[in-house]
Amino acid sequence: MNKEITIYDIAREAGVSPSTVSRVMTNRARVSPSKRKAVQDVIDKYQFRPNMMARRLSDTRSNVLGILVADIRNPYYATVVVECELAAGRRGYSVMVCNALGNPSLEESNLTLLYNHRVDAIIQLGCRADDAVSDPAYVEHVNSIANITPFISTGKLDGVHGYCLHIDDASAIDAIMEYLLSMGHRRIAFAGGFLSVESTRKKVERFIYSLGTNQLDFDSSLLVESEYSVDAGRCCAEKLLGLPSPPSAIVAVNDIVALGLMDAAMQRNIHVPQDLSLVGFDNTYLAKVVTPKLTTVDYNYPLLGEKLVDTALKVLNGEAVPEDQTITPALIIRDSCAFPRAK
Amino acid sequence: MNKEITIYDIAREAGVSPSTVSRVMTNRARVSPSKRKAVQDVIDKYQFRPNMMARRLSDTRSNVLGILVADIRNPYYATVVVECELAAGRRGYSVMVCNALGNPSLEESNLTLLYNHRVDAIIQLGCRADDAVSDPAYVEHVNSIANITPFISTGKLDGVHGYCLHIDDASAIDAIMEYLLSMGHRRIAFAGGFLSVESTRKKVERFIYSLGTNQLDFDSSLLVESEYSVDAGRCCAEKLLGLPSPPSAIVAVNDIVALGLMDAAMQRNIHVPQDLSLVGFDNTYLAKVVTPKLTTVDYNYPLLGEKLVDTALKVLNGEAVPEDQTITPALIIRDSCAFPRAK
DNA sequence: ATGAAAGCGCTAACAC
DNA sequence: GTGTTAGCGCTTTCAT
Repeated sequence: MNKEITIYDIAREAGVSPSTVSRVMTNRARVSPSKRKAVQDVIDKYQFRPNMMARRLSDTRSNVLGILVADIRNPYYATVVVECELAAGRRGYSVMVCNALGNPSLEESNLTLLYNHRVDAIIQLGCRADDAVSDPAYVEHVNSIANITPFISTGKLDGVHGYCLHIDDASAIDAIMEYLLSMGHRRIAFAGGFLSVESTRKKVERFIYSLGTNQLDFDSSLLVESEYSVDAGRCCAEKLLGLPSPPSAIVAVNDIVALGLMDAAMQRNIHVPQDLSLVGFDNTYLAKVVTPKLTTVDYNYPLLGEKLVDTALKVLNGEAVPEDQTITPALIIRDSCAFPRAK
Repeated sequence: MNKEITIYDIAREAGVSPSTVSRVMTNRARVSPSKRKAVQDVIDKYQFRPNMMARRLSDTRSNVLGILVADIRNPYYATVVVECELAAGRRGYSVMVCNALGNPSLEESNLTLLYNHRVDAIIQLGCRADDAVSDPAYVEHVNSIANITPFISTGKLDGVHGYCLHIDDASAIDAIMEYLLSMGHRRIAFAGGFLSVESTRKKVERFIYSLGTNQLDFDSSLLVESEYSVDAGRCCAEKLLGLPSPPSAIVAVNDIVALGLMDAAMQRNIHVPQDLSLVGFDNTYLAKVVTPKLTTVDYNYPLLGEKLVDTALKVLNGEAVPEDQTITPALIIRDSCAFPRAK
């Protein structure tokens, strides 16, 4: 391994002072064309690349955004992260991504890690930021960091001195219900997810409310909690489709669960959408993997990433930003819903 | 936003010198119990967390591994990245992940970025590291970095002064072919991927070779190139299943393409595995999303991540590591293959 | 416009 | 053991 070249090496060879080299690098001050060229030539010659560590140390900005994500293997999060990375890149920022992987201690240590690296802001996607009832110890930890580093999340996380991008899942539920009801569905189930997760609870609450506003019965057997996996979706299907009076439509907490439902239905020779209508959430690529293609809820990921990053950077720069903002999702109608069979 | 606390603040309040604080932080030298406690108390009081930037600057190690990945949204890469992150975490390292997203200039700039951040080593997964014929300009770029920072990749990338973890896809193809042939398949197709991608080319070459060693005809219409997407898989199915004499088994370049094949087959009322056997690659969670569950090739991701990180760290520490290592995949037999129908 | 010099926050070699 | 001191590589006043 070779020794690294520094600004001093460049300065010496170009016959200027280190500050001049710095000026050329940062482009933050005027330098005479001749010197600029001399310096640039040496930089090019050695392909010199300044040491970010040193740069950060002196200017106290890292130009790195930290992202703490529940699990990057989940296509939903993968998409959001990529959009954030893209949005960050457009503004000269890069990202450092850490996974929580459902492990609270990993989540804590990764949060600390991001802080230690002095990322300019932290974006948290899912994990405990999405717990329906926030863990006070975690909140305190976040707060101790959010006091110094801008903290943005999509979940609530009450008591945290941070910024939140709410996803208006309630309106998505409304759109789904309107769509399903307009087709004539009357027995509609909600499948998957845990009520301890805020985003899920919001969906379910709105779902129940919507049942009420539409004068439908509330049958608690049509509400089934589960993990967020394909297999969990299959389990939900077992329960729901085995009912004496099974639903004609199921709203799944996300696309993954919806896929499990669809697969299990097919195994029972129940056809989607003729015999059963299905709606997912997240509009991941999975929605287009299957036939029929899944009707699902889209969050406009590029915009979400943009807003997340934009908010982070605005807070960082001391610009005024509302503490709470809302993203409005849209129902993407594909092929997984149809009029219910006449009984 | 509050001002950050430094080691000096801690030292002053604890009544010791900054070095003593440093010593208790790093735990790299003996400190008297009394002072240690005094210092620790102040650290705890303020939840002091040392600035990594400064730390890196002085010890010239960043404890960060850079990962340049083709696209984190691809479940294969997501899995590898998570395993790397886990393996890194076990050794006190964290990771900084950048996506190339099929964009050569993004790939270059992200490579530079990782270097600029002085990550301790760079792991490249896919992207141009996997081009069958390496771009000389890119190679030169990588080399200028690999001279200073250990560079590990899973693809070849000829002319690069780095380390490589080869995945022995040839042996996987052998296993697949043996399995399929033992069931009695004689018309076997290979679907998806581009020959310009090294890993794909290796699979295809071995596939053809295997045809030869088993005295089967080589029918070029049974070889179809495509993207690596589900839709591409569907297109492959169109071509293959529309043939006058369609194959009884198809080996897909990865699980995603296999899913497209399966879906398209089902649409044509061709049953998998009764009418058509299917094999994928990567053993992503997608393999278990569908029914029948996909027979596919697994890479032992925990081991892969471990080896990648282990190699990176060994190179970093000047330990001897072979420049080329090989990972042996395993065929995971599930439900997507069966004996061919008698004609 | 340019150079000298003082940090940024930490670690480590060196004294004591 | 513990404090003092000198960097790590860069940016940024402050002079000139």
